[in-house]
Amino acid sequence: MQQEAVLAMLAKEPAHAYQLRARLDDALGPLGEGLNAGHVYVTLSRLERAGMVAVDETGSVSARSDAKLYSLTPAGQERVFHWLSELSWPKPDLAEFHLKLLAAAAAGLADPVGIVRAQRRELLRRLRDAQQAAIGEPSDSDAFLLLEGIVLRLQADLHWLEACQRTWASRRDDHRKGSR
Amino acid sequence: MQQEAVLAMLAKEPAHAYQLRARLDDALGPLGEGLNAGHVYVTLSRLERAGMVAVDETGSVSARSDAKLYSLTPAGQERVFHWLSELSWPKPDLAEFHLKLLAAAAAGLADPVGIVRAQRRELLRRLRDAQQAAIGEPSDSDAFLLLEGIVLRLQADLHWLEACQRTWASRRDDHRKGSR
DNA sequence: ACGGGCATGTAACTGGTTACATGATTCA
DNA sequence: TGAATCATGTAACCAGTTACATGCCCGT
Repeated sequence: MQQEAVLAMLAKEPAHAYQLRARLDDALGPLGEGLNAGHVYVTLSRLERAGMVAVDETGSVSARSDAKLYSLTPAGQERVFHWLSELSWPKPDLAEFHLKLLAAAAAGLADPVGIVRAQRRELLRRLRDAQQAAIGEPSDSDAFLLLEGIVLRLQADLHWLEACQRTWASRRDDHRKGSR
Repeated sequence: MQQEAVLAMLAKEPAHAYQLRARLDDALGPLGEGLNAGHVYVTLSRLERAGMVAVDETGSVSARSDAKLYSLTPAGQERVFHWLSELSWPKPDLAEFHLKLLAAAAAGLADPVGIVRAQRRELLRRLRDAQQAAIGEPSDSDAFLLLEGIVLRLQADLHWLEACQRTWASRRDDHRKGSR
């Protein structure tokens, strides 16, 4: 996915690596915090090897002497175009949490309902933080839009956790009743 | 994450690789469709190298001769326990779609509002499928619970897409008005 | 006995991540 | 000049994924 992101930043016009890095992490804003300095270069070199980008040899005297100007090859444009038109969507990754509950119940290491409640408290905290952060943003900004998405997701997940709690609590009760 | 999953399946009791595979994909049910036959073995061998699991040498005459019985080492138990108690939660991956819209708008390759609408139709379709699938499941089953989570997420994402549509549509209008 | 299926295992590729080396630019 | 900063690049690691090889087991 990050490869597509770098390519997309190149779609408008050729650029140097540090420009791409700058565009990326102000396009991502608050979300792009966990990115390492070097990672753009790694990605670019791999994209070059794959024939998606090419270097317009460093003719410009401006900037530093060894600066490379990257641009999209036709194959790269093709890939960006394809990326823009595809309808993929990250599949909800509820599996991990679900496995956690199953494992806890099966191995008797922890109480599933307790895990659900702890997780619920955590998400409530994050929800508060996100809503708090949204207050400071103009309501038509990118940052606000992203935060809105995060809030909606967190609310949905919280509703799901309530459903989990109900289900697992009733399972526990059934089990107690059955074993008594 | 998958390493934790395999470890978790071992938490209850030692098992052979194929048992783990079986437990895993009926624990994941409909979600665990995209898993390759060999991937459990790769994971197990890496976990062994990392000292998380050990093989209780194949003493049992039952099953096949070369069957290895895997069990958790103390380090492995520790890791499972830690996994159960951590409050991580998959961070919403809205960044990709957001970048898509930005790139489309910046490079003039496609209409952001059009992309949003296409995506919205796609998610509506998936929502219908998920709801359809939920009908056939008993309401206290794992499968139902997972599907409920998926539905809630999709609904939240759809609301977010509506917000995206509003924002980008008004941006487009502003831009037209400004350039006229 | 033979053939297909399946459990098992291995090797290789990819992509993300991080740590580090290098050299240029800037400023005290 | 010398130190600090930063763009740039490289090398290595790790986890996930897939393709494939092997050999056991069972049914015909």
